[in-house]
Amino acid sequence: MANSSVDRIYDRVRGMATDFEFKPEERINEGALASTLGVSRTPLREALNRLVAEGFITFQTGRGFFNRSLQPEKVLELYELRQAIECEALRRAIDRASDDGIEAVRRFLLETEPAYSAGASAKVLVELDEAFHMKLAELSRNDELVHMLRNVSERIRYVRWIVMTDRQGRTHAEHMRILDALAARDTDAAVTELRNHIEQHSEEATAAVRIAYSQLYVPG
Amino acid sequence: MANSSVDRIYDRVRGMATDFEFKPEERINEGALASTLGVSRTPLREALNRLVAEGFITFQTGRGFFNRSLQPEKVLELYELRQAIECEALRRAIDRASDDGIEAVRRFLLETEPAYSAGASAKVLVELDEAFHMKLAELSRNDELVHMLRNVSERIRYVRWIVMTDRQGRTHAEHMRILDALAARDTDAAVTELRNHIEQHSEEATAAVRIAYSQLYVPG
DNA sequence: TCGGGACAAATTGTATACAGCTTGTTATAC
DNA sequence: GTATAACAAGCTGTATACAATTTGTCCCGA
Repeated sequence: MANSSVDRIYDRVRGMATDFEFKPEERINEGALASTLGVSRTPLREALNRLVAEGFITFQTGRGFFNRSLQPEKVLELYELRQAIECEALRRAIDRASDDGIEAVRRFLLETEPAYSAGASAKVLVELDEAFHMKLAELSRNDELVHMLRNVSERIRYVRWIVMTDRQGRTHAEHMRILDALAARDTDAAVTELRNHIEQHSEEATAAVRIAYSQLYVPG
Repeated sequence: MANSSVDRIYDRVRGMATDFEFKPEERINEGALASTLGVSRTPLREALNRLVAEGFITFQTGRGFFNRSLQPEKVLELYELRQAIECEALRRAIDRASDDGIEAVRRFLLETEPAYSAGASAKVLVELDEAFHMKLAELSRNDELVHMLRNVSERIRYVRWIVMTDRQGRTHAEHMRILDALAARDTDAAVTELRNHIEQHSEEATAAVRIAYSQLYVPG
């Protein structure tokens, strides 16, 4: 009763687009994908239309659906959007987060610290990284900001996997500094820390895009 | 060749949702709407799925599509999202906008000033207000920010119509101050002005929601 | 008067069919 | 060898049909 075909298909295809199982700008064949997923084209197209509106894929009338591009400029735009959302969420969190809420995030950071120093896989580290940033955003108690951040995070996740390979060490310490400033209710310090944190990622992202391409187009 | 049914339907229904031609949380009858628009349910549902993903309407499996709610908390969330996007765009504009680009926006403000003092209709004033904020955002040269702002603007447009009824005078002067700070490349001043500008709107928005309800549910 | 079933009507969910474009290929002229 | 035209195959766009679910109504019993 809970979820229809469209919902299942939507999740599935969103995952495929996120992971670039379709190559950048690759055309998506509706018929083939529908039979792979074991459904007809009708619910598939409904799911694809949602994904278009969310920026995961694109659409051209008469030509169909295509996976989104992976150009450095586009990735940088998304990092800037991320900065916009996260910094605003942090400002609101400083006014609205309870001390308990902040401490819960601190516990999460402390519990996951071992993974960072033990050199877990990039996929795991991105998962933890994303989780921290989502928890931080949730302290804003603004569902629109949270929803938007989730969208942006997924769209840059592939690049983040590559960026994260280099920077396990720093990430955790920076997260802790942001949280300390939040706990001290110091808006300027917190926002500045967060802004720089994301800025650094975004600078590394351009280089990461090149690597992303080579990974996507290497056989095997 | 350019636009298919889905595109036309999409624009049309988005407009209806924006203007609350469907009441808040009203169920949308697919069959009835399809025949009103002169199409079948298939392309209509594709358009509706896009609108769900963009936050104009909601969807419940097995029950169908509903217009979004118009609760004060939701409206405030959107104003905060708007603040996030516009302030970030302004920061980027300070780095990237050309003097010519800024002057073009100034000309727009000067040309439209008469409408503000002559007491044009709220609809016209909101149009000008939105246009200014979009032009400002475009100076960021970040399509994601621009796209996001367009989405948020439409979702709060109905409330803005009501807010604008009260504040014709102030708006124009505030716009000019923001632009002056941008032209002087003064990040802190510009962002502070813009932040306050939107903050004031958002405070008036809560009251506006009440009026919005009364307008929507009054006969005739 | 208030629930609770049972049935009927309406509505949504998805598959299928086919028309209309687009794309890819082959043949022909230069 | 290149360009162009015509054709064929494949794919997308939309209507329609019907199954499955939900919603509304009526009736009965407490």
